[in-house]
Amino acid sequence: MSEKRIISYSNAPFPPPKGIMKGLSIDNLIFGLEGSALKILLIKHGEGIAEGEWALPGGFVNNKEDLNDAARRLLKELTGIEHHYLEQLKTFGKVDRYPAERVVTVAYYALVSADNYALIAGLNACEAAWFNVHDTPPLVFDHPDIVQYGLQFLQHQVRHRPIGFNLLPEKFTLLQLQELYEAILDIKMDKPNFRRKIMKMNLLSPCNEKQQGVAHRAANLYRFDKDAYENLTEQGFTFEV
Amino acid sequence: MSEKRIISYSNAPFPPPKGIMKGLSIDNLIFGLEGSALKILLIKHGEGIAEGEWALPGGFVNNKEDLNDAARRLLKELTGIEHHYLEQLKTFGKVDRYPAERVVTVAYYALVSADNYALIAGLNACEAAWFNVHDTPPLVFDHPDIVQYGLQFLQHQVRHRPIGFNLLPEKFTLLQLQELYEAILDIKMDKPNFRRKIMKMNLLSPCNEKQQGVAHRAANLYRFDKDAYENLTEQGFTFEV
DNA sequence: TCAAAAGTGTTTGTTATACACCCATGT
DNA sequence: ACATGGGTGTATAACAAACACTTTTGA
Repeated sequence: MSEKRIISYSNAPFPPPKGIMKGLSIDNLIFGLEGSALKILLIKHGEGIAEGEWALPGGFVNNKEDLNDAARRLLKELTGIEHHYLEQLKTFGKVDRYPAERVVTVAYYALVSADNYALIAGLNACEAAWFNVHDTPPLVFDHPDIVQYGLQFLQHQVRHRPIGFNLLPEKFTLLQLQELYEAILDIKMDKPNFRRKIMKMNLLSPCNEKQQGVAHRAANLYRFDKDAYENLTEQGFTFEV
Repeated sequence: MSEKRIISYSNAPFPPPKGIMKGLSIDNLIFGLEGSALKILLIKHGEGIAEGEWALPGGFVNNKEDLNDAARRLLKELTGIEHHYLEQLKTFGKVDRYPAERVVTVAYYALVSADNYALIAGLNACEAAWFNVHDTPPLVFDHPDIVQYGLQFLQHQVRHRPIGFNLLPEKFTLLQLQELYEAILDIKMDKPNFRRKIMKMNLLSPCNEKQQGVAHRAANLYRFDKDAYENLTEQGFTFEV
């Protein structure tokens, strides 16, 4: 309990104790997929100035801790999710974005395969849950801005870099991939052309396995071939969907 | 002189006085074009812990000042350049990036038409000058990382958004534009094809003027039509070079 | 008249789009 | 048998790349 008070940000004493950076926080925007619906991960504060309210999982940075490490640590402590790499999204620095005192926040984002993780609310979070990205409860501070910015960023990124694969299970079908793009970009795509475009990139390796228990012809399963992508990238290939 | 001491970061007292955020700074990466060479703007510290060394123009943030405003203010105070919009690049947060104490820095960038500005070294800067982006003097702290990241970011951005025009004078020729792309991307391009690609976008409006005083056929001058770009963008157009 | 850059035309191969079609499987 | 999605083929149009060519101008 006393450790909670030190690390979580919704109830950090002002000024924070030695060892914690003042005026700088981190917030994580975690995208996941449930079925073919795009979700984000939120926590409900169990105590502190934002008690009872939903927020992005975030908090303060230790004095001797790299920003990237802090993002990873906070995500794990608050939700139980251990993700090796969070990418920086943007820093939000309006004067009055945080009540009580000036706090600038660095937003990070990641895409995870939602079903791979059991959520475990930790620290000052009394609940952690996935919400449809277009249908969240009211959020604290400027977190709605962060979500909106992050969604636009994701929509742009997903067309230019093969990040979408992180949202799917390791083995997936081409239709799952297509539905992922349709969910993120909110558009319809042509099935034959989508298949061809993806396959021509040589980024998927066949698992030589088929779907199980579906009421139609079983689709081939593929996995994303990261090595192939890195090789191609070195040769000047750029991913485009 | 006493005001210099308060605002500049190379010699800010530790801890900084009330009214200045602790542990958070801003650094600006300003690209410019001289002839067809890509340059960046550096200042030489005249005092403080980095005295005599070259650095990106940056400093600390006031407590009641938005991050974006701080970036603009610092650029003007240190170099005399007044630029209305700086875009956020990335936040650099390694533990030991700054000597003496923990400071996280938010890097901003902008592209300016170099000849439009007279440089005036201000605050703790005793000199401000343009340097070829591939041939800078040694830089303080992690500023080389920021420059490298920024250059890669620019090379990517310039292909997907019409930001390159900011580096040129208001009226420019198609060859100037092509040389700009060649300088930033470090490649050669085909003149006829480049012309056609650009003209087909309908983003340039002719000035109905020609170059003056050149020892060859005078080229038409164009200006970038921002309104046209915004209209097209709304209709789903995406800039690609 | 020559150099230097402006600017046009044409050929060729590649890629995107639309959509018709057949295949496999569980109910 | 039929619904459902898996998966293939193909015609057309748009586009990119390469490069030969003509035009204009000052020195």
